[in-house]
Amino acid sequence: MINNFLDFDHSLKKEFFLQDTETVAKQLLGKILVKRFNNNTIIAARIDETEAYLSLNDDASHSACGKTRRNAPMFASGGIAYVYFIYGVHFCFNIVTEAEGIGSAVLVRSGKPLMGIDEMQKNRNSNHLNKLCSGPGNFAKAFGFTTADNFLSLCEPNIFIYNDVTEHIITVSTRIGIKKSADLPLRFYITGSEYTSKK
DNA sequence: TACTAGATTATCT
DNA sequence: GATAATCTAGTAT
Repeated sequence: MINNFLDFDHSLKKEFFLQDTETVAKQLLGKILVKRFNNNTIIAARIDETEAYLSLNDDASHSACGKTRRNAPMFASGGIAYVYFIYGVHFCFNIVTEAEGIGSAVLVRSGKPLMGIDEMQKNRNSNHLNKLCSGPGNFAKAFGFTTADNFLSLCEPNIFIYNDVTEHIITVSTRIGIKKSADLPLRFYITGSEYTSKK
């Protein structure tokens, strides 16, 4: 019953991503990210944890100091990918929100592997199911996201987000791993999820 | 189980 | 030249 998530007709459309960033961050929980590779391999995971990065009054956001080459995708129109490299080791996958010129995005922090688990295990070099997509660096690695995916539209048949309508109880907390604006309640996760990066 | 250090590089100042 | 929206392995308890 939940396995119809490959149906592109029920994916989130561009308008969804143009909404307020906090709204998008919350609504993305429980939705299913589907990526189809050239060799027809499909990877899919339920989004269990997100963080919102705003354009205003948010010093932790990459967009806080204005547009640069690195954060340019955040200033484009919503519904595309923003991937950045951090700590010399990790990629982090974000979904750009709101209208062109705003500068906001949602960081996808963790998810529940649903499909293409073999492929994820290969990408991650790990067999621990609960941790395959747990943490932004791991999530991006499991899906094979790199900076080459910047500006990639997330409303395409080979990469989209299925609009699963299952209701989830959401917990709100402060964001992780930041120093500036660390007190803002902009992290959201599915209450009780086994797949989030921290409990 | 809990904490610490080290990895390693694109980007911006 | 310093910094960073992290992860992991290793050591200590």
